[in-house]
Amino acid sequence: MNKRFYITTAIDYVNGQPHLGHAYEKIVADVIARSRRSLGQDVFFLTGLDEHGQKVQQAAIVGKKSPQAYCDELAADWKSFAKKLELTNNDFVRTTEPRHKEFVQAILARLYAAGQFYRATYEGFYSTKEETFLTDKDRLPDGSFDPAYGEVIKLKEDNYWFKLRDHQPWLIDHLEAHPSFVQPDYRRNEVLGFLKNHTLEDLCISRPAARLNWGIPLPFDKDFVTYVWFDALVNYISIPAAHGDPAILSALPSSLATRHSPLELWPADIHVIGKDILKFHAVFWPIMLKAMGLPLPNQLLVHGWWQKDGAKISKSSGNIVDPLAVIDEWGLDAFRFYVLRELDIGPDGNWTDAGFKARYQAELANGLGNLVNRSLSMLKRYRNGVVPASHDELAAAAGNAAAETCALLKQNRLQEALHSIWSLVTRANQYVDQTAPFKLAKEPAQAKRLDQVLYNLAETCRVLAVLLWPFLPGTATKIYAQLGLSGAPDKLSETAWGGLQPGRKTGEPAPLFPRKDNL
RNA sequence: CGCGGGGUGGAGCAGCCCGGUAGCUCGUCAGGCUCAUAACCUGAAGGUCGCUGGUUCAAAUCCAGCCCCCGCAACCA
Repeated sequence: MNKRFYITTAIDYVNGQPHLGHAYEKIVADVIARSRRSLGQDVFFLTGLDEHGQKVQQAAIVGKKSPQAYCDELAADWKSFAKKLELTNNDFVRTTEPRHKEFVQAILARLYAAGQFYRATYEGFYSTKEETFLTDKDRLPDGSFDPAYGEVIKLKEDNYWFKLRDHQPWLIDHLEAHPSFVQPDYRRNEVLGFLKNHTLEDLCISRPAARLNWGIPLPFDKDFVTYVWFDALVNYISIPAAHGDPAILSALPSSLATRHSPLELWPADIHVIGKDILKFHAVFWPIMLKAMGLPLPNQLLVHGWWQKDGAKISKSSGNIVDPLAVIDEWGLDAFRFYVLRELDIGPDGNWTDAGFKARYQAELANGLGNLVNRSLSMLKRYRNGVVPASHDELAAAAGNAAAETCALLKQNRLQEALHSIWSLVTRANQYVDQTAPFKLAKEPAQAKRLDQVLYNLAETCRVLAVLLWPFLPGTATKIYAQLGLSGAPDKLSETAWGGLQPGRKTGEPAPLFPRKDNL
């Protein structure tokens, strides 16, 4: 039994419908998951939903539903969204599931027994309208609180706290000793800067059940429920535990059921997260894990945010991108391609409809699509679609592109991998021009040369399909079908030159990305 | 002095960590080709790399200071 490559996304808060940012993060994780599988690794890809908390409770009341019913409805939407994106997640966690809740309680009980939590009274200004404590930072310049907070009262409340302070030194050491723990580097520097310049405050992990009851009750004090940290973050290990992961079950008490064929998952290889939740994952989460006696994840891969037309994406101003609408109009692969090609993992990006169309037209339709179409059309026209004898004129170019793409995929450098793949597209288009098979076809004496050229083009298309699979699974499969190959091009080892068997009959060529000139 | 990101040919970006002919896509112009989705290929024009100073034989790249833009509070990744 081998440890799997374990990759997660952040779990999304079920408070509304999925948008571009959610889609982006899931696609990034999916491409990495598919890449690793294609490279031959066993992968476990987890995504899911965070369903507890005040906003869900309130929304349910407004909708006159039980919180669980409210969550169930939205969860159905989010699951169908994952399907729409053709995510290859192996499981889908919902924090309201018994398998998660039971695990959270087991952890809380264990840590409480180990003296990691203490109860203390907190007194401060509280907005009943927003149901949150306010600090001096929330004050307006004149010292008052914004009217948006409504009535602000002084409130005294007991809660449970998790001790963070003692952990600061080793966490700094860990970050310094493991440069790849937080990527990109500038995000790691941000965390280090924060840790070195601030003293960590202990973390409030509970809410009184009287104020918030839509949560997981503390096993040692039924008057409280857990607050976000020990609920949402724990999904990363509760699900492995549910799959019988020995690394977790050996460190934590396991009255939990064990599976017959347990999976080895923890520690996670990559947590894909947005820059907004970096602190929670780079500071709170490692400390929580350490307290539980579990190893830390290998890497936090931190992506940026999307803007649209240079401005913040905002529902209230209507400046939004609806992923479902884009996918319905342009196809899933065009959507996946644009977000990965346009934006590297890390910086903020800018969605523009014009940019989307430009990339669709130039890179997908005119570049990749046209190459495949012209190559297979000539093979059909001149050789009746029968693959000629093998030849290796483009083998080196394809081999280089494949080697480079594989190396980049192993480093999660998805945007650069696409660059590398497209360099082969460009090379093949140049090749058509240089060898001019359409001229060779007019000269019977050149029949053998024409065979060679046609083989090189068809075989390059096949290699491209394999390279593209993690990014554009639908397109890659279509290329395979047009080549007359069945199955999915989902093994990067098959980029080896010469995979296309001479004598085989190809399928029907058809445009992969129809041009849309009227748009 | 809060934190962070950014300012590179008309547009959008890469390069900056590890100094040494400024690269990519789109757009423009001029050729070529006709297999293909009016697609493809070749070439050209166009940049004092935000400003100032410093280090250096050499700076977009390192250092210091300054200017400008955008996030960090809210529906949100």
